[in-house]
Amino acid sequence: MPSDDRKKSRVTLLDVARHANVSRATASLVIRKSPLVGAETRARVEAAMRELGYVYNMGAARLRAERSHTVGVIVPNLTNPFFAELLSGIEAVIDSAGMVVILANSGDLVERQDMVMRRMREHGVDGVILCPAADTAPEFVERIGEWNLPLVQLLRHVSKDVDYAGVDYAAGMRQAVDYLASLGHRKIAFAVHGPIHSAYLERIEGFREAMVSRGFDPGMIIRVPYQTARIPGSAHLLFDKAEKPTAVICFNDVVALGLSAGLHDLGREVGENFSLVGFDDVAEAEVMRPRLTSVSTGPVTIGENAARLLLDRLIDPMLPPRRVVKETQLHIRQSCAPLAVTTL
Amino acid sequence: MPSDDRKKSRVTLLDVARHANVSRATASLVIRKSPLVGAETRARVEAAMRELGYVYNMGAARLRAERSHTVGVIVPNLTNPFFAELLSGIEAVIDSAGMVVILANSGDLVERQDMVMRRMREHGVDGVILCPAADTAPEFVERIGEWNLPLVQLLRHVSKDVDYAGVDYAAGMRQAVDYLASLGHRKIAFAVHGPIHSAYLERIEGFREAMVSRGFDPGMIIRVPYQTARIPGSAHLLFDKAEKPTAVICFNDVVALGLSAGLHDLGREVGENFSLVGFDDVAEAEVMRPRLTSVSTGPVTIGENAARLLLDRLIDPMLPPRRVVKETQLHIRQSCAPLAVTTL
DNA sequence: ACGCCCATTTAGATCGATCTAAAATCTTTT
DNA sequence: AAAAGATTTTAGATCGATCTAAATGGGCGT
Repeated sequence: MPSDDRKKSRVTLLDVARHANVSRATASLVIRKSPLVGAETRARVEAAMRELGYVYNMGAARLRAERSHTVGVIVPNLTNPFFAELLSGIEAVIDSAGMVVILANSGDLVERQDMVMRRMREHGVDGVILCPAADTAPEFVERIGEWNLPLVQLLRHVSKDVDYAGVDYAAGMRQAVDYLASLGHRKIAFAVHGPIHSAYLERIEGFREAMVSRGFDPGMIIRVPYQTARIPGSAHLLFDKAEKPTAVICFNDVVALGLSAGLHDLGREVGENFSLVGFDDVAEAEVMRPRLTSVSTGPVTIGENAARLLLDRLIDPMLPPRRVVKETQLHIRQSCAPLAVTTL
Repeated sequence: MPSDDRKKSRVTLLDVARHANVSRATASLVIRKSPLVGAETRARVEAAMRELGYVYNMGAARLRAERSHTVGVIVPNLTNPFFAELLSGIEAVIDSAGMVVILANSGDLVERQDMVMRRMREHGVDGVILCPAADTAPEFVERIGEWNLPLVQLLRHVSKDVDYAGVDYAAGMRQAVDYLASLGHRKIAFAVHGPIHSAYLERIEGFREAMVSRGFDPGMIIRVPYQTARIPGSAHLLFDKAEKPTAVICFNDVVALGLSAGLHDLGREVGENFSLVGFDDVAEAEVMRPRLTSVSTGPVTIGENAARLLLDRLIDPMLPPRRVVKETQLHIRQSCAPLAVTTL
C-alpha cells in the first residue's frame, strides 16, 4: 500500500466529466459556477469531483484564461514589524478575494527589485503591490503600466500616474508638532534614519512646514543609525549642537524605542524632563515605560487599502489613477510632559 | 499612442524562434540552458529574446513540466515580528533557488488551514512549509505526504514522519533555569500564553524537567493574556499564590516586554529585586531598559533551515524524514540579578 | 406534425511552454 | 567516398483547463 498508484497522474477535469457522464466542457462550467448547467447535472458533477478528490488546476486554467488569481507583493524589508503588519492586511483582503499573494523582498535595492519584478511577470501575476525601493526611477513604475500590469504603490510613491496607498505623513508630523507646541515646547528635534524615499521626504517636509508655520527653528534634524541596536548610543546627538531641544519627534517607533532607551542611559527622564513622540504606534508602544506617545499610522489598514485599490483596478484597468492616503492619529500616552515641568 | 498595440498579445517563444530562424524546440532549449544547442545558435536566440522583450511564461511551462517553481508558506500569524523574521529567512533561501513563495495566513485556525492548503494545491506549489495551526491532527500533515506534496513542518510538529525545522525549546528552557539557578534563584515562575501546540508543550516540559532535576518546584506556571496590551496588567498574577517567585522565565519576548512593564508598574525593579528572562531575543531586547536577558532562537536561521530542508526534499522526495532543531543561546544582559541582592 | 425558441450540453481549437523520437548536419574513421 | 558516430535541430504530441460556435432536446403554438 505504500507507493501504490504513484504512477497515476492527478485527477483531471476529464476524469470528473467521464465519471459524471458529461463532457469536459460541462464539468468546466460547473466549476466556474455558470448558471447554464442544470441543477441535476451540477449535483452529479459536484459529487464526482468529491468522490475522485479532484483538485482544480489553476495553472492550466490560467494558460487559457489569462488570469492567474495571483498578486505580487514586493517589500523592501521583511524584518521590520511594520511591514509584517502591512503584509497581514494585504494578505487578508487578497485572500478573501480568492487570490493568493506571491511575496518578494527587494532589500531596498533597485537591482534586486528589477529581478524580482521580472520573476513576478514570469509567474504571470495579475497585479503587483510595490513598496518601491529607495531611488526607484519613475520610469520603472511607469513601464510596468505599459506592460498592462496593474500596479499600486505602497507607502512610497515615485509616479503620480499610478495608484498609491499610503499615509498622510505631513499631517502626522503636524499633529506631533502641534501637540508638543501645546505643551509649550519650541525647540523640537526630528530624529530620522534609513534610506531616502518619498515617505522620508514627506515626513521631513511636514516637520519643516509645521515648525516654520509656528515660527520655530526647523533645523534640528539628526540622523541616527539604521541598525536598531546602535540607536540608543546615538542619543547624545540630540545635545551635540549649540541649540538643545526639549523634545524630539522620531521617524518611527524603532527610533523612538531606541532613543527612549538612550535618553534613559543619559540620565534623562522621558516624559518628565524630556519629551519624545514616536511614529507608527506599534504594539510595543503600550508595553514600554514610559508608555510611548506615538502618531498612529495603522499599517494593517494601509495594507488593506492597497489591496482593495489593486482589486478595483483588476476589475477596471481604465480607472484613472487614485491615491488613498490614510489619516494619522496621535495616540497620547506618557512620553511627553509640559515644558514648564522641564524647566522647573 | 495610448492604447496602440493593446490587442497584440504577449511575445511567445514561437515569436522568438521565428525571429531567430530556429524552431520552437530549439528556443526552448536555449531558455533552459541546455548544453545541446550550438554556441552561435544560442547567441542568436538570446539576441532575439532581448530584441522582442520576451518574458518567460512560467504558467505554460509548469503545465507541461509539472514544476511550478513555487513554494507555499503557511504561518499562523503575520503580525508577530517573530514570524516576519522567519519569513525573511525562508524567502531569502527560496528566492536564491530561483523560486517564489506564496504566502498564506492560517490565523491558527484549522478550518482556515484546510482552505489555504487547498488553495496551495490548486496553485500547484512544488512544496509547502507549514507552521501547523494549534490542534492540527497528525493525519492532516500525513495526508499531504500522500498527495506527494513535499512538506516541512515549521516550529511546531504534529507528525514524526515529516521533515521538521525548529528549535530545541527544552534546551533553551534549561539554559534559562540553569542561569537563574546559578544566581541563586530557586523559586522560578514560567509565564506562558497563546494557543497550545508542540512548541508550547516542549517549553513547558523543558521547564518542568529543568526545575525538578534541581529539586525546585516546577509548579509556578502562570498564563497571561494573549493580547499584547493586556500583558502588563497581568503581572500581579506572579504574586497571587502563596509561594512568591523571585524570578520569571517568559514564554517569548512579547510576554517579557509586557511583564517587564507590568513589574515596573508594581514597583519592582527588574534586574535588581526581581529577575526576568525572555525567549527569542528579538531586536527590541537591546533597546529596552533594563536590557533584556533572553534565550535567542534566531528566527531567520530557522526559516533558512526550513527552506533548505524543503529544497533538498524537492530534489529527492525519497529522503527519510529529517529534523533540524536549532540550538538556543542565552544572551545575558541586565534583567537578572543574584538572589543575594534580592533578599538584601 | 411542423417549426421555433429556450435551456442545456458538447466537440474541438486553443493558450505557451516541454518532451520524445526522429531527422538533419557535421566529424571522424575506414 | 561510404559508413559510423557525434552533435544539433526539429516536428508534433502533450499538459489541463477555457472558449467559441454549434448541436441537442423539450415545450409550445398553430
